[in-house]
Amino acid sequence: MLLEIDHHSGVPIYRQVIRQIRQQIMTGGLKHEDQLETVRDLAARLKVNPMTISKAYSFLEAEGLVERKRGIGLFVAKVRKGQLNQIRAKLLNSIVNKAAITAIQLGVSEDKAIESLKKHYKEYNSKNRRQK
Amino acid sequence: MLLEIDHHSGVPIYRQVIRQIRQQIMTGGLKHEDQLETVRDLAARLKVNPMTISKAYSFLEAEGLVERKRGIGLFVAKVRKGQLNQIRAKLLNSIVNKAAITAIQLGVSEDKAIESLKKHYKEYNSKNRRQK
DNA sequence: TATGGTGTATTAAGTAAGTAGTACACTAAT
DNA sequence: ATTAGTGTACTACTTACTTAATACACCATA
Repeated sequence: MLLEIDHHSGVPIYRQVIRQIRQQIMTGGLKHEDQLETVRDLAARLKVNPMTISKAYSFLEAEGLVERKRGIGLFVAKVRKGQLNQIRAKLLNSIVNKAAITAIQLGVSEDKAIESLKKHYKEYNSKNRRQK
Repeated sequence: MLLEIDHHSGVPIYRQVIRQIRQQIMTGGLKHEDQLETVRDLAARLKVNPMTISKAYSFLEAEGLVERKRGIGLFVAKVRKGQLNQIRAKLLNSIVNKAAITAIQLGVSEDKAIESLKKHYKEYNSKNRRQK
């Protein structure tokens, strides 16, 4: 599995791991019962402590995205589409809420905020096209 | 000036101060050359250390929103409308960017993201109406 | 030039978060 | 039972952030 860690970004390693694995699950790159890379393997590959990986996996488990089987390994949980959408909505909600509050406090109109959001989507898409 | 601090929110005091004063300036509640409350006064009123307030003011100065006159006091800076919009755009940009990246990584479509943003604006507006 | 009001530099204490080390617990298969 | 593979509990180190204490620097004015 492709996983890129930026040690100099200031973003905690375990959060980078969470985000990237979550994305894989959310977008179908990882599917039910796929086994995740071993704690030790991933730790060795990223050159971090196993506990850092274990911590990331713990959060993913708390979100209901993975299931741990002690002594065996870690697997993508069976998540119904409805649950997946619920998780997605929850995560989306918290970050959009933050953005909305900030925008409102800055005196930014709804239209301007939407415009900004569209701009960022567009930027992402054009970046992606270039990469491919 | 109305300033509310929540000591139990986990949000650092100086950030709460920054955000609220910034909002006042951005939305016209505080205008050019208005004098801000004294470091010591505000500190006493909020029952925090003067340095905490000074720190908040430092950030506002770095944003170009206030000017410090040592020995005299602290005043709202002369900000042209263009500059104000620039500052607003910068702040808005950073938070919306974060939200957009999260949304994209979750596999959320642009339309869905916009819908969510609209919902939050609506929620804020209805809350506000009730308050008044 | 003394004074009282302003903001601030420096230092330190307290806290929380992130990471790592080590030893342990669980499972399957031999 | 033993072994080799898995994840984890506990502990401690480091770092960054937040806040506070103290002493200092600046300015207007009498």
